[in-house]
Amino acid sequence: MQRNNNPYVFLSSDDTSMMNGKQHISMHPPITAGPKYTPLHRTSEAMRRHCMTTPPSNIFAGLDESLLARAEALAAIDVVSGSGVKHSPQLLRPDTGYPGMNGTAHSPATSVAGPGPHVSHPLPHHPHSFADSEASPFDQIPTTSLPLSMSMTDPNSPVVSSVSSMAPTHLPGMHPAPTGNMTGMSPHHLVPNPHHPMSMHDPNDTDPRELEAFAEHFKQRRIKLGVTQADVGQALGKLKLPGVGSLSQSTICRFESLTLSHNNMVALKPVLEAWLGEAEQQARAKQRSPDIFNNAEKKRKRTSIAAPEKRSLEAYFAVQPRPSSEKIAAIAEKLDLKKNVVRVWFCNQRQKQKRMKFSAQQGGR
DNA sequence: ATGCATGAGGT
DNA sequence: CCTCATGCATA
Repeated sequence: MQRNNNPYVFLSSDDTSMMNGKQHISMHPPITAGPKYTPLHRTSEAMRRHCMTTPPSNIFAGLDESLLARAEALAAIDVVSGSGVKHSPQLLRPDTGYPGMNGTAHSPATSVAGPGPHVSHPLPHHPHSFADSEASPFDQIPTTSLPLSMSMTDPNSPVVSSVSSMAPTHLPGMHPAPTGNMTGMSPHHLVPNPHHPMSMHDPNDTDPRELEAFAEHFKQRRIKLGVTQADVGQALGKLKLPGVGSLSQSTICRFESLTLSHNNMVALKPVLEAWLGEAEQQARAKQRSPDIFNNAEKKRKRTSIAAPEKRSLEAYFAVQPRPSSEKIAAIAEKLDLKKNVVRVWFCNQRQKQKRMKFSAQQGGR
């Protein structure tokens, strides 16, 4: 795979176990869904915007042609240089780390944790570091006391079982997929959980190093247990934690590789911690008693942006990460891509830059 | 493991 | 139209 393409991530490659043979989770109520995520307030967006977008004055002023042309030219150079991966040093990541913003900008935080707390209030933003970040609500659920019930080894689950909690019943196996419901679905209707007694720590209080350590530990334990990332995601739905449904293999993978936003990591940690505890317990039980029972529409098409176009987009992005609608239209036309594709590409690119590993925190605070 | 996409919630 | 959390599809 091309992991080379992503400058921000270098994930491990030692896991072999991730291969999942099965990845079919079906729907999930986004756990975040609790009451949808409780977004805290995402207040600082504007601020962030200003900070970052105000570069040297008018570079963009005359953007249009010249800039685009320039960006393309740079992109072309890039090509020449050979490695497909690259980005010209100067081009990409204006500042690498985005000191300015970082992590998380604000947030919603969480959703995940359901029990919790959703939010509470908008914490003031912190002066520094995570610039704007958000406040998030809860922090850790006492994992020890969580009532969970999970079953990782599902003997025969033919298909996914879907999350029961609130999932709109779907059928296993097939997704109806029709009008758009499947992926995004919106099951959100969890109960709005008022306040919670818990202490919510601010995500800003969670040390990235701690998250990293947990993620690593989690991965190791998971592998030892012989559980795939997809299994974990599915098992989460069975843990009936309030507000927590299944998660996809992707998300578990991203958690392990720290490629989620700081807030997202903080939100997911307690949940995965809960699962791990349950899983370990089950494993021990099994050891004791050698068990008896064996354990027993239309598909979405992914658009693929060709390398040359991708290079151009990267070049544009380096110059202006947040192009206006008109600009996006112009770029789309030039590259012969759909406008929406270009728009989404920029959104995703921005998200990438905010991801953890390397970008977010300054090490550790 | 990652690219492109969706959708809720916000501005 | 953005940000975020997530996911399907895919290399």
